[in-house]
Amino acid sequence: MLTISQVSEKTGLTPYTIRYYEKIGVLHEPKRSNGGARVYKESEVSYIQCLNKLKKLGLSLEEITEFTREGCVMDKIQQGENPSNYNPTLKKRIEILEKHLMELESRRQEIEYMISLAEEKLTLYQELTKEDIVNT
Amino acid sequence: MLTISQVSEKTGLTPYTIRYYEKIGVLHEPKRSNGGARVYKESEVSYIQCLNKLKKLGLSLEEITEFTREGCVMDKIQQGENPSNYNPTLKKRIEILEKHLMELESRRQEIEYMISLAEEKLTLYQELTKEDIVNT
DNA sequence: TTACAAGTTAGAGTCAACTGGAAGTCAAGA
DNA sequence: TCTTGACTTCCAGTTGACTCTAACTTGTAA
Repeated sequence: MLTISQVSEKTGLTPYTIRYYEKIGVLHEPKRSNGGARVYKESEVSYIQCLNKLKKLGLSLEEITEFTREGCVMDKIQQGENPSNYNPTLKKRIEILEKHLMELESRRQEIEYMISLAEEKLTLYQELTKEDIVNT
Repeated sequence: MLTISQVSEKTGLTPYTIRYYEKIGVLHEPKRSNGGARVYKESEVSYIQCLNKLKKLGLSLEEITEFTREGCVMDKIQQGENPSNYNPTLKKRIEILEKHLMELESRRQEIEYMISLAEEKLTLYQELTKEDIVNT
């Protein structure tokens, strides 16, 4: 069980930010100690680390919330609950997941393109200035 | 030659945003018509489209400015100017380019990771609910 | 029991990145 | 000439994502 500052240290988010994420619903409310302090499970840490990655990819907190919320049903299924309980919404959830997958794929393609541009530039620089660089 | 609203239409940025980018230095000042209206070349459009891609990848406008500015020397070299004119700064520029390349690579790896997570989820959903979906 | 570190809430402040309004200019067609 | 529409500048307002302050509480060690 971890305090907010331990989670802060492990994830790189400040306690301010962690409380803010809770407030806007990106993180759900954790258990509390008798004194009222937030107490986190290890799983919260990996959740936040995953969240950080999505943030780095340029997703907004709203998109991240949508993306990670899809895990809720998954968690329940993995915990042994009957998937047919969720049947009415499952199809929609799969559609959302597929949308995200396509979105990620297209971002990956854009990254590949940017990498190829940057590599091209780099090679040209290096070839054009090989001697200059050796001399500096 | 294009007006600001034509550029807006082609790039998906509003005229407000285009002027804002000019103001903060992300875009350089375009030529003006006799009446003082901004006039853009086609190349500006592809520049902005490239800029949009970098923005989608989560780079800040400051990072984008830094990234794209590296093209300036390249452009001059390609236009036939002697690269040794730029010699003192070339090494540093290559270092910056390499830094960006590594940054892009690491973002790509994170995306691959997120894609694999999403794919995993999707497969599980579909397997667990194959019949339910057929019946809806 | 007191001092202090680390937590709490509510709410204000900050910063990047737009977004919009006001008031004015300019060119082309009726 | 007048109107219309698209532009101009200047500047204030908004949104998303934090970040901090103030005032207070709790737990622990001296």
